[in-house]
Amino acid sequence: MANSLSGDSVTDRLVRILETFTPTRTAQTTADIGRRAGLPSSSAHRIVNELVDAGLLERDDERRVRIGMRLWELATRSSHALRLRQAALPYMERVQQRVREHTQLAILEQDEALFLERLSAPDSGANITRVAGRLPLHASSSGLVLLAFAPHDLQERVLAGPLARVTADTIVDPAALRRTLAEIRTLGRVVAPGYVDEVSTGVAVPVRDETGAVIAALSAVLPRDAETQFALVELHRAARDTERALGFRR
Amino acid sequence: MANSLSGDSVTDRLVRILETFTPTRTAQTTADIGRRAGLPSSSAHRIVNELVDAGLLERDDERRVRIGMRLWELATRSSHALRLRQAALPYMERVQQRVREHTQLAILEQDEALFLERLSAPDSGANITRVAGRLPLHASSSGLVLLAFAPHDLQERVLAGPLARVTADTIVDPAALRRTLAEIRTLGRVVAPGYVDEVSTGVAVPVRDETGAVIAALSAVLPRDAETQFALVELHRAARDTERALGFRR
DNA sequence: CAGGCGTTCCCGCTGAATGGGAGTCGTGCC
DNA sequence: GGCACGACTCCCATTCAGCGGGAACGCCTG
Repeated sequence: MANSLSGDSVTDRLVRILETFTPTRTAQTTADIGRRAGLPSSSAHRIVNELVDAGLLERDDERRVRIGMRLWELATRSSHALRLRQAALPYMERVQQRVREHTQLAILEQDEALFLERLSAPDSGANITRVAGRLPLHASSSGLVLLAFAPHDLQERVLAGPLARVTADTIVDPAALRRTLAEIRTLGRVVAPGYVDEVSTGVAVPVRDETGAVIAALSAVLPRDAETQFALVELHRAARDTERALGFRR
Repeated sequence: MANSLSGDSVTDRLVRILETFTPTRTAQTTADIGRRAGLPSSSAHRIVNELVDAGLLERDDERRVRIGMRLWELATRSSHALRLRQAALPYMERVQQRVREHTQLAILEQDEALFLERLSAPDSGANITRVAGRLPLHASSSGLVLLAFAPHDLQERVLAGPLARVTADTIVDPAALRRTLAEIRTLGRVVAPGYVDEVSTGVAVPVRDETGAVIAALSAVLPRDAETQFALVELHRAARDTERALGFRR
């Protein structure tokens, strides 16, 4: 930028500003945004005002800034993930109806499991995932499925890197993780008791495209001691129906 | 911009680029984007590459450009609409389960009804709405509810402006529309047979905040000749439960 | 093999973006 | 009441990042 001390492009700045918003910090003052994005106050105000004019950001009653509906609309409309989500949603609903526990859809995104959708009955149990939230690949049932069928270099990178311990039951031993991944490839499903949350068991199955590549994971979060077979059967059926709805025939 | 012939700001350009993506055009070449956004080829390529680097856009296998997951994630995470959507989703699922037809959630956005969510059973009938899609206020059941409780100036603007005829049954007479809106305010619901689509009847109810202001509409799309009472009862119940889930007590 | 198209690279020009600073408004504390 | 602080707006001289025309490359297709 002309005169920019930070040496970043306009795009970088916009992204930095957008990234000051997090799932728990959805409204902030312009000055806050500037501080968090590392921008001088006057620059922050100028850019935020531009973004508000463009509709990407919005001001609420107290003049605090939020992400604008326009941005949500643009993103949701056109995202390639939307097609997957819309294809899967009816079948996720069926799973949700029968299993009556949290039902979720995740994809692989930058070495983490990104949750595209979550359905919950009013009376479902605890669940820390949220839509557009992320969980580590090795510490969630969805993540394990995605990892098991991911490219080799990614698998090795995760196996080599530090494996964060989320609960006492999270797999943190690379050898054990390697065995688990092999088992997932063989059985086509995973049961993950207490990996994310002590009181829950995650179960997940892969969704594949026509070449057999895994493009997503469908999962359910059951009470820790629940029977898993029924949920797995329903998830498998939903995965197959989703694949068919996407036009994949194998 | 330095040297810009079009006299627009960087932000404007970014928005123009993002807006070249539509629900039906989700992947395009960079040159296409440039043409549609009215940018010189070299500028378009430069900016698109920046956006790709920043993760707001993505390239697919054929080097075509798509909206990036990063953008979806940022938008979904932080949108104020997310709270409403997540609060309503469990109750929408219940409606969907019992009524077994399309169930949708819409808000008022720039003089149109913007659909935040749609649930459909695998066997539901036709429905032209889509998530993040829009419909005119006067020509959809959700829109009519939103319009009936909207600020007066908006109502008058819509009543004054041209009322597009979507089907033969769409209300295009201002006086008739005024009567319909009054009836919606009295009854707290609307039945819209064939306004959007000849073969369907939309039914919708308002969702209110604690001040009584209408913040959204819950609706269902039934076959044209279906009985509407049951769906309306379920929608009303879902609306009340959503309000309670949002912490509104009235 | 020529022509069209998407894309990348190059480069001199220049005016838009930059950010420091001063000023305004509102709020909360002493 | 007065003082301090923070959010925000306005102003303006400086300057370099963005700009876009054009050339060149590679890949189709007819």
